[in-house]
Amino acid sequence: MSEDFTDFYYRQPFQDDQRRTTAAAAAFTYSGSHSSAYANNLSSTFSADHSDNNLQMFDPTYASFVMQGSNDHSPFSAAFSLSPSSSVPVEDQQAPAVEAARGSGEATPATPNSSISSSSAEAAEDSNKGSKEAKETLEDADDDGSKKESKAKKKGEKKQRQPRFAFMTKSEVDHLEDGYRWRKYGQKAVKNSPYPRSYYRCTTQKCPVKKRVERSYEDPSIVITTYEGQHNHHVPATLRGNAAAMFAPSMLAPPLIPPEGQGIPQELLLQMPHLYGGGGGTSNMFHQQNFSSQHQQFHQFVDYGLLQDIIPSVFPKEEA
DNA sequence: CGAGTTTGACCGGCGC
DNA sequence: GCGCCGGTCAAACTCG
Repeated sequence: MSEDFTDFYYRQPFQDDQRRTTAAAAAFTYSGSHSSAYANNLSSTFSADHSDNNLQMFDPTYASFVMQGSNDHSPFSAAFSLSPSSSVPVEDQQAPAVEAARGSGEATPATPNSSISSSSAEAAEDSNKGSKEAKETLEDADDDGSKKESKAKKKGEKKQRQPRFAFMTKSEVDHLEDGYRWRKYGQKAVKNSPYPRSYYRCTTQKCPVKKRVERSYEDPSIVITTYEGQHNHHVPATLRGNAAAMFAPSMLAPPLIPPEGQGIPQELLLQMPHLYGGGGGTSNMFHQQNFSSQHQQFHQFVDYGLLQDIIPSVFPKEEA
C-alpha cells in the first residue's frame, strides 16, 4: 500500500530511544506546507502511545496519513491510508521497533493485535516515570515548598501514565508553535545523539501536560515532539494572529473508546474511532483519494484535535 | 519586574 | 552497592 502514497515524505518510528520505540505505535504521516510561524514544507509522522494501558504493539507503518498542499490560500489535499502491517517496503523504519521487541525477548513482528509484552521495556520506563510523575502531580497539587519531602512521602503511589503522542516533524525549528504556552524546565543530552532533549511544561496553571522535544540523530531535520497528558484548558487566546482561533481544544480528553476493530491499531482507534465505523476490517480501509472524498474523514479527525493541535495551520480552516 | 531559559545538581529506577 | 540514565528541580540568568 505504500505505493498508494504519492507524496510520502518521511516515515519511520521513533529512533531516538529504543525503549520508547517499542511503544511507538501507529504512525501516520502527513506532509504539507504552510506559511505560519512554522517552518515551510513541514512534514510529520505521528505516533500515539498508550503504553501503560494494554499497549498493543504493531507495525508503526501500519497506518499512514498523508496530506499535501497547504494553508488558507492554497489548494489543499490530503490522503489517508491504512495498510496491513506488511506492505511498507521501507525496511529500516521498522528496525528499531523490531529490535526493541527482540530486546524484550521476542522478535514480535509488531503486528496489530500482537498484544505486547513488548512493553516490558516500556513498562520499565513507565514504572520509572510513573512514580516521578506521581510526585510531580502531587507537587503541583500541594504547593508546599519541599518537593523532596512530598516526593518521598507519596512514594508508594503511582500515577497512571498519561497518554503520549509523538510527532516526528521535519522542521528547522526545534520548538514548534502549537498554540499553547510552554515553559522549559530541563534539557538533557540524549544518549547516542548529539542533540539534546528539551523538557517543557504547559504554563497554564494546573495543566499537567508536558512535552519533550528533540532532534532525530539519524535525520537532524526531524524534530521529535512527544506530548504527554491532556490539556485541561483551551488554547490561550493571546497567540499570534488568528492562530488560536483555529485551534480545537486539543488533547482535551481524547475519546478512549474500547477497541472493537480487530487488527486495527488500538491507538488509532483511540484517536480516530469514527474512521472505523466500529468495524473490524483489516484490509485497507482508506486509500489515497483525492482530497474531496478524504476531507470529511480528515476533518472528523481534526475534530479530535490531535494533529490540529500540533500543527494547526496545516489544517484547512473551514470549507464550503 | 515578571516570565521564560539555562544548567548543574539531584532523585529514583534499573541493570550489573 | 554502584554506576548509569532519564527526568526534574531550582538558582542564576536573560529578556522584554
